[in-house]
Amino acid sequence: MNIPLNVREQCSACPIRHRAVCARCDDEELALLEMIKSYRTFAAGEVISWRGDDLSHFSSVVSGIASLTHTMEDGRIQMVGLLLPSDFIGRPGRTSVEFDVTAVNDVTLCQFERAPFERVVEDIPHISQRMMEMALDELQAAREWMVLLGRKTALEKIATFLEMIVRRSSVDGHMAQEFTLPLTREEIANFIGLTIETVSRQLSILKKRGVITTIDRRQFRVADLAALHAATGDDAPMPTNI
Amino acid sequence: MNIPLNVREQCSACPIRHRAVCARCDDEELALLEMIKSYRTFAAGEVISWRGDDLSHFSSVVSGIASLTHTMEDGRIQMVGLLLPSDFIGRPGRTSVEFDVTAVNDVTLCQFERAPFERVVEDIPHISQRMMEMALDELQAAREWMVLLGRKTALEKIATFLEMIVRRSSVDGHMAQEFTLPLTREEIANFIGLTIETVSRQLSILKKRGVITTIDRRQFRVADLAALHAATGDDAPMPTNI
DNA sequence: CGCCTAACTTGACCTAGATCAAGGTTACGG
DNA sequence: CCGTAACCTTGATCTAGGTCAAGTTAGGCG
Repeated sequence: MNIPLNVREQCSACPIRHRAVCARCDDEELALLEMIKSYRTFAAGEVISWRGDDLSHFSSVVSGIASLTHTMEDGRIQMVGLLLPSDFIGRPGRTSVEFDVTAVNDVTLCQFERAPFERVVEDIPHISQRMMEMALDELQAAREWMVLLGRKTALEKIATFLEMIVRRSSVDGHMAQEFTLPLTREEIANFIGLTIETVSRQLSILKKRGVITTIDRRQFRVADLAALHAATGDDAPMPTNI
Repeated sequence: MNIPLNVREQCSACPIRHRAVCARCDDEELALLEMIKSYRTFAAGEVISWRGDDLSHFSSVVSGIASLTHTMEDGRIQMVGLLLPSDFIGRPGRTSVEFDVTAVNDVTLCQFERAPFERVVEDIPHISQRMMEMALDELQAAREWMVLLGRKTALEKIATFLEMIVRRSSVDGHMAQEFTLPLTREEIANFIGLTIETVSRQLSILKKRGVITTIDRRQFRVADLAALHAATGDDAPMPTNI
């Protein structure tokens, strides 16, 4: 997705205006942010920053999807976050990055240099209030993923993942009938703590059972939403977020 | 641990004064908090709140340890957080609790009623700034646990868990030689996504290899810190926190 | 002081998911 | 339009960790 040029200057026209760190800011506060922001794009697959890198900028994802991953010495990879538009990268007060950040598809970031942004966090309470909310939402999501990683079966993991994608593709509460996976099988495997082969097999099982049908490799149709939910192992529809 | 009576009135003498949500507050702000706070204690094993309960209070752990867990319909349990003194319970803006909170040992909480505390979050930027920091620290810790749950072997899980306990029992950077497990084998199993039998077996392996030696069931001595670290599967000493 | 129960350990066996291996499919550059 | 590489699927086999079962240990209390 290309961001029209005017957005590069005007926060008021920004697509993430009402969900990002600036959500609670008034026009005056927005003007301050506008002075210290800049845009940067990354192509699909490009690494945005490596674990241990100096944290020179904080950023908000404006468009595209980025992943947060940890790679172990022997190559095992675990994804620990999926950053969607409005999500924030960086931790005020820290000087280095804790995980590898990679562009899953083409990504546009709205960046702030570290020192000026840390001053803004001190000066504009609306920023830290919003960042607190966002961090607590992500924490909630991370904890739900801990349940998935620690205790769910392979089938439950895939079903939970699919249900999350379906919920996210839904508009105003109406569950989407079709959805597109934003990740490759390998990325899905790294997200839910499985191998690529197991991901593939469990998807086949859901197809065979008539829970989902295939449109193409990345696109599916939900044939039986109740069965999908039943397969997640969750007792009630999951709350929002990742 | 009993809290001396004077602490119940005076924040300035509180043991978590400089790490809790109030850490950045000045005397004046502290006075505001003092007006709306109250203390409550829970005995070991007591449930502090159930998932889905109305969130009537926010609280800080003053002493003791509480656990955050999720129980699936069929009884599988995953621990998703361990709350130590200064840790915060609750999410401003939400009206219900997301996980079961249980006292692991005797716990004292410093509680704030919901509405007054939410007003304080709006009025005192130092609170939201500190809560943002704390939430981001916990998020970091949760993501490291996601790596453990998704990709580590049973032995790596135990070693990582023990190293975390050792690091926490350490004073001013000097690694402790002895440590006490704050959790039962079952609680450890629920924390790291294993069964109680596997936890027991892996501990025995570490003993057999001479990495740790037994004092009693809950107390151990680290015989070979380097070997313990090598067994974690981590390449560099983990950062702080959980 | 001995019984009881909760907490833990150890062994034997089993299975979900990993690993190894062999294709099949699709997209893209030339 | 073809060749190549990335991506995905499916099958055969293996194994880490789960499950089932039988003790052992150590407080707590009548």
